[in-house]
Amino acid sequence: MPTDPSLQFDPIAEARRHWAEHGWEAAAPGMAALTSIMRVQQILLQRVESVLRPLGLTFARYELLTLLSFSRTGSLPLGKIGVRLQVHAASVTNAVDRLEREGLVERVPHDNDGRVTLAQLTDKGRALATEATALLNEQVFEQLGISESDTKALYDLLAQVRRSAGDYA
Amino acid sequence: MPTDPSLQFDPIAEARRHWAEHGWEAAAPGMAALTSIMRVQQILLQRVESVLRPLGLTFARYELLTLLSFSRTGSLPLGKIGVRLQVHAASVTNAVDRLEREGLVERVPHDNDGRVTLAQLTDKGRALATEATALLNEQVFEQLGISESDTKALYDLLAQVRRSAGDYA
DNA sequence: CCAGATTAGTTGGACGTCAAAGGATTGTGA
DNA sequence: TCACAATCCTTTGACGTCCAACTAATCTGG
Repeated sequence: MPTDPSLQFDPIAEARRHWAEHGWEAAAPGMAALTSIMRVQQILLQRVESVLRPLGLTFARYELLTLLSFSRTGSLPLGKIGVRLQVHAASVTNAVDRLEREGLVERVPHDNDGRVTLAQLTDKGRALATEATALLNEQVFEQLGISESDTKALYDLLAQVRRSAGDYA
Repeated sequence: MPTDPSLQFDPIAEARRHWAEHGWEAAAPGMAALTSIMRVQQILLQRVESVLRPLGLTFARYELLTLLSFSRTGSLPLGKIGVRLQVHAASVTNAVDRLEREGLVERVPHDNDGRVTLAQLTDKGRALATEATALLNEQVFEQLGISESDTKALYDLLAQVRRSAGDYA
């Protein structure tokens, strides 16, 4: 999956070299790791979205659809969706708006609590989520470009970062 | 650096469990690693931007400023900035617009090539870049939440992903 | 029992990113 | 030399994210 071949060297290694030259050795590894995460996130997001684009989905909307498909009733309060996906409530409103326009989700009022709105997966939404997952599994998740053991090691290291950031209890 | 304590479990581990239940074992590690990268990117970006916000900077603009500060003349063609930062040319135009409005950078025409515009760091821009780096070093880069050896291991794994994606030659 | 606090969701604004299209300048091949 | 191609940058539009402010509904304590 080669992207742009314009770069004849690693810009992050270059930055780390600059950090060392300025006497910032203590910060250099963290700077390089953080910058790498930003870049890899960008690479993987683009790969995911190129797969989802033909389906009319984005990664954010795919995640929401998938989350609903894993819930018992195929519906969740918008607030809970935000907590689970760890995005701002306004982002949930935005995503549900678009999914609703496409007929993939419906907004349903909560029975007992008038403040709550549920996002309810439609049949069309469920079918699309299934299709999207199949494509992502074979074209992205199984093709990260590193071995399975490295993939697991990467996951573990990232879990440590999330853990230390208080990402979950 | 605890964020929102609302989550009593790890949503990514939960998703991986769902993948296994559906018989998608081959894709589960990749899915979990990719989702972790998305989440950690979000965590770290927020941490960086909370440090830069008081300075009136965003990470994108900080990166541009820093790149210029490491160049010999304190100036680079906009196109080269995009290649080095690995972002779209339109993003560079946007960032330079804002930096120019703040007096941190100036647009200068190229001597020999009428198509090229250079972004030239101002004294104010250079001073701000220095200040921002000092803050980021001590408040973010030296505090990723994992050990230095783990930080380096993380960097190496991410470099493999970048490499296999054809990120540089 | 009702005023004040809390919670849920929406809206509007600021930013960043990319894609696509367009204008200007430079390079090139017949 | 000159029309066509390539390069550089900008503009516009679609998305996603966050923050801050606002409305509506529910809860709570005196």
